[in-house]
Amino acid sequence: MKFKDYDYLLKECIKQRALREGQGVHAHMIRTCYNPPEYLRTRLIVLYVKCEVLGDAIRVFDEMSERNVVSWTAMISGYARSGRDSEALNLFVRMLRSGTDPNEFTFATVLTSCTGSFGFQNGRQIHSLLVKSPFESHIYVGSSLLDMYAKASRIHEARYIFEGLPERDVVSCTAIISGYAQLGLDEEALDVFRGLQREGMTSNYVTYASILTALSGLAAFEHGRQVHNHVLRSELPLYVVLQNSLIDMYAKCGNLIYARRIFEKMPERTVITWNAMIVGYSKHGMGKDAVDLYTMMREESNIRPNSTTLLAVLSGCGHGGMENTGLEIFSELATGKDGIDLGIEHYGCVVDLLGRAGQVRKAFQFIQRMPIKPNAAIWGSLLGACRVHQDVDIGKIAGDQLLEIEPENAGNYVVLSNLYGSAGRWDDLRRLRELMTEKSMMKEPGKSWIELGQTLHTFYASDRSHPMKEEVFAKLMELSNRIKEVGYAPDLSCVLYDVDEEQKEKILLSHSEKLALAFGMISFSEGKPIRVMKNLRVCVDCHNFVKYVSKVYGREVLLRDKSRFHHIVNGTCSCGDYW
DNA sequence: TGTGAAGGCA
Repeated sequence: MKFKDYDYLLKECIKQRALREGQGVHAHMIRTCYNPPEYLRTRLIVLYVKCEVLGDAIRVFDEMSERNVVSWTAMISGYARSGRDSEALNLFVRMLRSGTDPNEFTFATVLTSCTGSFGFQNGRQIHSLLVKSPFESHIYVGSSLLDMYAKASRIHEARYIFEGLPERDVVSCTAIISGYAQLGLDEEALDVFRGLQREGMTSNYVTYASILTALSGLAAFEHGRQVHNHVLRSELPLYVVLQNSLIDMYAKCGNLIYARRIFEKMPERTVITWNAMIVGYSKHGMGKDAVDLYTMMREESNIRPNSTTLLAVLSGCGHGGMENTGLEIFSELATGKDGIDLGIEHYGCVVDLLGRAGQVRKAFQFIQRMPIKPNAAIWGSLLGACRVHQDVDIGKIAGDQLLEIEPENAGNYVVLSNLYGSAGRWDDLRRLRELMTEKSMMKEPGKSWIELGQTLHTFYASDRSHPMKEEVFAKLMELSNRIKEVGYAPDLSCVLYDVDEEQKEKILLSHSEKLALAFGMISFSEGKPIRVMKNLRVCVDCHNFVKYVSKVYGREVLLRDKSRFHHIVNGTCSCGDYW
């Protein structure tokens, strides 16, 4: 056989990812050629990298006396694909030292290994090399570069690179969409996606997976369903990643039936598939379904639960009032036979579990016995339990610990003041207020939104910018007056500002979730459930307000806040007033 | 050669 024949055969093997055949060609070549040329060795490296047998690639690479840019690049790509980022970077440095100039392929590849805060420093240095090279405006290099900045949370730099690209294609658009989505900048992600569609670009499965992440964040059910339709029409194969994002999207948009339907139809599932579905049930307080699915996963699939699965199922037990089952699952795992390391998050779930069940003292004792030092989340969880179950003594301990660890977190002050307020501890409450004023605390601004057709209507507290503000406020007054007749009383302890009562009631009434609810009451025909989303946890007064409205007006409300879904029907909420 | 899904508590 001639070199040309080997070259042809190896090319075919690479194309078809045919590892066995490629190894056969390799063996034959060793037997018959004394010193195969550089380009054949390079083909072998590419083959082994693509077939994910890194060891073989390294062996061929190490045996080469002279290396061209393609062999260096292929080897860097091998390390990068296996997540061995620092080795990829080291190899890049060796390449520069050897005097071989990187090309656009090398830059696009090596930048993928520059993620995380450590990698970002390297990425910036590589960027400065790029500026001196002719490849800065190459489209593949550009997408890699913007992705690197986005993953380091430098979204403005990422956007700047995106804007500066000489042309855009589906990958560079996807990279910026995914960058926004991962940082929770969901509306910006949606904006770019719409632009991509306007320009008639064809999305691929990664684009869909990325935009679905953003739509999950927005809980934009109509948008999500439309993207699903696009996916179906595009006749893409059933990529697991894409199916997983669809499950997650439907679950986070409050439609577990659709989510489960996709789950059932999947020919192949990963641990992420199971987790997404279990998390869906947990967020809706459907503990039994979460546990059933967890059991099914262990008994009927060959996929092993990981630490996320446990968080999801423990949280499901907590939100679903199944503390005993949760504790059993926890102690089963604490034996370590599943090979899952228990982190502080898991201990946090147990504290939450006990706290929700009203076992505040037991939760406190559990914290004292934990092998890990409790963090703010643990104390916060205990404090939340104390607020609901009116345990001021333990609540004070938890609150003091919390304010010591996180003195800048306004949310902590809110919960503690709720507790003092409802227990009539006015002295403690006043002291807390003074502390807050002293620190001039700012709460993260509350924001609620509601989807009407293809538009998202967003409301901020005391917002008067919405085009329908007059109607919204009028409706709000009507709702408020009507439910007051049947017993609703504004819970003024939800207002932390030191103002008079009338002012407090005004502030309460202009909370963003109430505005969104009023807008929904105007916009949706009777009998249609109203879905409201909020960026923070729903406040006690708003929760109560919605319950009254649901009863008096016979409206079903689905309220998704930062932590879970509240399904409110006829005056009762699926959270059992504990969230 | 570039873009990729899940996660407790607050």
